[in-house]
Amino acid sequence: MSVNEEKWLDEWDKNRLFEANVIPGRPKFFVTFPIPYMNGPVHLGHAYTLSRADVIARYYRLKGYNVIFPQGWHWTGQPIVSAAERLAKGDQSMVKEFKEIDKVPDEIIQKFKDPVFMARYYTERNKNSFKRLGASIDWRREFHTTVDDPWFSKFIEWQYLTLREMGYVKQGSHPVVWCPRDKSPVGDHDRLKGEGVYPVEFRIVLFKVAESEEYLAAATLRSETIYGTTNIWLSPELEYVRARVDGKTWVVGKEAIKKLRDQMFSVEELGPVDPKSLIGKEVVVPVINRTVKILPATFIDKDIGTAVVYSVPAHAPYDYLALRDLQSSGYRDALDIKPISIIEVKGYGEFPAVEIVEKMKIKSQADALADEATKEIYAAELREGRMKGNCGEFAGVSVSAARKLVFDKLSELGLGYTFYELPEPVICRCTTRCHVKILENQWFLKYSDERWKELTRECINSMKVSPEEARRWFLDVVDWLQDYPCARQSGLGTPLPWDKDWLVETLSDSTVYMAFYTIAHLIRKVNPSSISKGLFDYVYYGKGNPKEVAAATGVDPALLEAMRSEFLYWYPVDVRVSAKELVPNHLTFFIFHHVALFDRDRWPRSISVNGMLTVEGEKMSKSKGNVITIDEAINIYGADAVRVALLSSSEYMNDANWSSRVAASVKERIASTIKLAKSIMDSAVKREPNVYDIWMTNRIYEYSEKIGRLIESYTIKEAAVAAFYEFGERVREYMKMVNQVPSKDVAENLVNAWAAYLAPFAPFLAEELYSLLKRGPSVMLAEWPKAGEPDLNADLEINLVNSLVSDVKEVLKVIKVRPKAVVVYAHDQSSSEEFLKSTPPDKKGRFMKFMRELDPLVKDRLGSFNELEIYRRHVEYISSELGVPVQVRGIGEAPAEHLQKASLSMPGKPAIVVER
RNA sequence: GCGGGGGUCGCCUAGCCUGGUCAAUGGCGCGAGGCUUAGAACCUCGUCCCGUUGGGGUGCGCGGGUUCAAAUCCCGCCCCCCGCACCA
Repeated sequence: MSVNEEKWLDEWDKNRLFEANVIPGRPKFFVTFPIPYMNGPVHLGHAYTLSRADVIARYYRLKGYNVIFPQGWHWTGQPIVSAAERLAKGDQSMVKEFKEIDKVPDEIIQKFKDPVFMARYYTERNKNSFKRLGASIDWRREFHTTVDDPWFSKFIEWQYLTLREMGYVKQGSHPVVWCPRDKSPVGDHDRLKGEGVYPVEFRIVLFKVAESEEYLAAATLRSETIYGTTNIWLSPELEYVRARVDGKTWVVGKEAIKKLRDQMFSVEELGPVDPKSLIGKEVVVPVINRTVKILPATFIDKDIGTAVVYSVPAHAPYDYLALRDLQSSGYRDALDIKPISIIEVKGYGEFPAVEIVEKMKIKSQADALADEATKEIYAAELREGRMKGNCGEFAGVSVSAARKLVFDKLSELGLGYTFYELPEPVICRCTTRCHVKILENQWFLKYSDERWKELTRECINSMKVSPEEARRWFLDVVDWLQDYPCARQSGLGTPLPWDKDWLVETLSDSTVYMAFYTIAHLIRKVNPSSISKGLFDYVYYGKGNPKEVAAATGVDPALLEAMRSEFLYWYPVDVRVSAKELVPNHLTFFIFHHVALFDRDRWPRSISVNGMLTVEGEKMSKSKGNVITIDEAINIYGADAVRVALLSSSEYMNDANWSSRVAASVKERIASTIKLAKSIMDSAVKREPNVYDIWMTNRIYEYSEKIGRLIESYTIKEAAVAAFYEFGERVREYMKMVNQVPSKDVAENLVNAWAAYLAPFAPFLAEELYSLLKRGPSVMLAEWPKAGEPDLNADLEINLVNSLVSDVKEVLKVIKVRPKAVVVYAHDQSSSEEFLKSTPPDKKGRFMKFMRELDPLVKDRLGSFNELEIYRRHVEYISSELGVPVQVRGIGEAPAEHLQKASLSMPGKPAIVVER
């Protein structure tokens, strides 16, 4: 027995169930899922988060809300263009990837040389996947980003013009990891080596060569250490050059020239310098004006800094090692040099670098351990170091503060410059070594703006964030977020309206598009070229005179009003559902832009964050070849099974896992659920409700409340388990209790409730169940079953009976004999009361202990019911559960041979005698 | 390094905020039985150890502590995962 999902998809379409229209006075609920990037087929990771969003959308529909769940597609950015370019160049690995992983037909792949074609192809295909998964989306409001959707582009223009007016956009420069061959920034994923390596601020310090107008330009991370300078290092084996920089003549390593140029230094190269001609000469240490000698060292790397290093042997292991090497070789100029201690740090004596070199037994400057020693000393001194008394005005200042203060001083003297460097080598995919370039005239969003941050924090603090831990994460992100470059010069996108060379980049054109959804289907009626900023100002802000706006734009005034009322009705977003990877970027930007552009009553109401998805316990990736597309999974298991397998896998920000075994078992359970529901309907009889029927009705109340509460708190996994597994268990228990003959009323209520509970999670299965009732075309038009006041007497009875059954089972398990019969001795009401009034001393201890663990429902009512009668009423069910004939007797009815056991009976805990 | 999340009975997962009702939730797997010509599926029961009467022992990363009582609270330690920006 399986579900014909296609049929239900058609049915939903036909009834236009998910089209969201303004209904004044009716409460609305706005659900969103981030627009996915269209460079490939959507996979199970998308399915997981999308399903969570759909659960919320479907649930609120059943709760009577007017739900809007729109969806768009992301085309903005570089990757689609890059893939198209690689394809155009005939890259066969690319062809293979499209063919084998994405399963794109050959004739289509040929057309992928056009990036827009590629995006369009995936958009169509992925839309179909979302539909098949059962996402309850209003497709009339669909859009995609970039100028290919000019209406959307106009919206982005409005957004950025507005942000700029507000002063949230500015122009500036920024260091990036740069490939000199490709002439472009090199992101993490474009690197052969050096993932996670980013520009670090170095300082260049100029040391004037004595009796000359030249300066040696040394690069350092630790400007505060100039106080401890004992000499300068140059490598006799490297090439150096002389260059005119900022009005002075610098000597630097040859490799440094292009780096300086890319960092906006004006550099005029004057010619090579033989380092040997400099070694032995003296230079002046700035600030302290001491002269020190230039000495040779071999540890210098031509690709780091300027290949000029100033030496602080007291605090830098390499410097100490190079000095020791020279001294032990008897190098004359080095013999008199002694380390100068300038930093005091806990755990170390006067010369931390000397200490650690000796402790780690580092042999020479060529020893690999020197790196480790360096890191340790740097970290310890930065964290806890203080400048000593010999550091002039900085004596007593912490190292971390002194670092900046000393640099400021150098800078004032014209002897200090900022210079960016990569702390580790980065190699571009094209095999070229990268360095740092400062990109000029970039456009930034001023996320560093403290007022903006404060508004954003206010929004985060006032919205619902699930799980709670995510809120702290958001607040941390807001704290460290700096200005963010919001435009790029390549890829797809929308040009900045005032500077058409720049395209608004992906994370920046996807922040408030939810407001566009509200009007997306209406604005298509307007000629995009006539859309002005004024139109959006009116729709979103009510700014201006509608007649004038309409006339200026050539828009039908009624249409303009319709857009305005759509926005007013639907906004704000009630929930945004996303995986946690978007917390530090997209989701935070989403909040930033909302607080900038909209009033408080239009700020997002909630965010639900979930973990990532692994496949069979492994991270999903193309290189591992374990990416499963939504279509592939649906083809094997069906949409419901895919949804439930994903949804029931994990909660909070824990990663969810896709397991094909789980999916297969869910698929089977779906089939058995239909079978069970059918047999319930078929075998139901009209009758006055018995205690089992009442118990089942209580369960319906219980699960209506429980599942609803869980979904409303976005605890979707627990809700899914309750709806899909637990409630089914309760139904099975009920069917056992009524010996497979349910009451007709209960059967209908139960199937109706079950269909509703399942509708958010397994919508197709839910339709199958609901159709058994013949009440209407779709469960989505039904109501969430109301939770009523449960009849606790029924629960009390069933709980007592079940606990008796499990006690007897335990006894039978222990004694390991096949019993002929079981006799139960129970208290009636008066003997219970008697027992509670004056508990026999010999039983008191046992009774107190037992009471502590007792079901509170039973405990609270102990003595107020006739237990004996209850067991008697259910003797048939008890017998059949145990598979043994059972007799229930009062405590006074025990024959002599049972007396001893029977006397153990306590209220709530009858005595059990096994006859063999 | 900074920030976030986490380590639970074969595996995955719940519980932890608000200590006792927790040998601890649910699923998977496994075992037994039913059904079946057989198998798959399905249904029932079982699944830490000991126990011939509903009990006891051990136990929730490691080590301490608080408490009548700790998976849950406090302190220290170890380990794993994720993010750290010009990129979707």
